[in-house]
Amino acid sequence: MTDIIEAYLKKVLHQQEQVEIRRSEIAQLFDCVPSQINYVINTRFTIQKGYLVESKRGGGGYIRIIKVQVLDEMDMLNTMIEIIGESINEKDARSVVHKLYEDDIITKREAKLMLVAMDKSLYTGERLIDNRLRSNLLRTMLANLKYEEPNKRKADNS
Amino acid sequence: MTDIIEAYLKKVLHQQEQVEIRRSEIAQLFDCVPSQINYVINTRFTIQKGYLVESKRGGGGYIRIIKVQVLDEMDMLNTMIEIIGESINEKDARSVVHKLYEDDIITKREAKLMLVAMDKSLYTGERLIDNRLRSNLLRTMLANLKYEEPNKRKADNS
DNA sequence: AGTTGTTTGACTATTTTTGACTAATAGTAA
DNA sequence: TTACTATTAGTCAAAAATAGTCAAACAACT
Repeated sequence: MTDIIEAYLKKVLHQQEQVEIRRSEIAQLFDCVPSQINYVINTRFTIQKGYLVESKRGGGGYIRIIKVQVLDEMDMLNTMIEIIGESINEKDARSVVHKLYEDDIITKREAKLMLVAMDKSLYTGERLIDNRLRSNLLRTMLANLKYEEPNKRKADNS
Repeated sequence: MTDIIEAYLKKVLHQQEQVEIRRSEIAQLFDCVPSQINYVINTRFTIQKGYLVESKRGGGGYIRIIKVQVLDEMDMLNTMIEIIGESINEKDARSVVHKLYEDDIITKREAKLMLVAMDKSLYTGERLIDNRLRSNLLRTMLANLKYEEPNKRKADNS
């Protein structure tokens, strides 16, 4: 079942760079429970596999799957993410950001933004907790630089 | 429905700087209850998204939506810093970042980085504390953007 | 038997829609 | 002025319409 739904969605994504579905409709179409759709998405349309997923609940709710393009900088960023690990102090975090700037992976402004977020004054004061939070934040930031969404029109109210 | 009414109003606002409606008329036009209009306005035309709303009850009553005008980037950043204030929740913070992106003050990558830092999972879980930390971080980030041009990489001397 | 991946459904969370009730303003009559 | 009425808009909470989570049951392989 999972494979069938996956194939269906990928077929659509082969022609379009994004699909928008109503969870209950797809579940009905394939005669399965709605949460099966979540399973398919969680196992087959991860960011590692090059997909971004957005959704909204409530009236007019939807699930949108977007195919993204993985960038050249991915290897470097993955390496950095590994280096960061589960925990990192402010000084090491600053080094990581500087390194990325030196290697032309990020712009000066991006570096500044990241450095602001690495600053210890932002955190709780508990060193161990802070180092974990900082690592989390920095790694998530880097992960977000690994891919790029297809051209989306801005200032478009549709 | 909400999306449709939002799109309608934005379409008008695309051509004019402000729009004035009679609540009951719009409700009739879209065949919905009048309070739906309030919902649209409260969720889609907030100050964080760059709109001001004025209204008057009674005979000749109206609702007026005004697109906030700012002069330049510096002005916009300062305005946003003011709007953020001492405390801001995740949703409003997202609106601010989105607005800056839409108005070409920040790049998509910068927006992504900022959004990561606005995510509530990063914080302590204490709403009041988190909103203060978030405001601090976001305002500091914006303040830093006032003095650096975007898209400058290290080896880029342009 | 143990491990891994899938299916299911009860429960939760979020967003929108609806309508009853409230508040404000303008007009008019006293 | 004051009081009353008509005409707007605002608020709030319940109901409806979605999607998400999680763990138990099931299945398919070692």
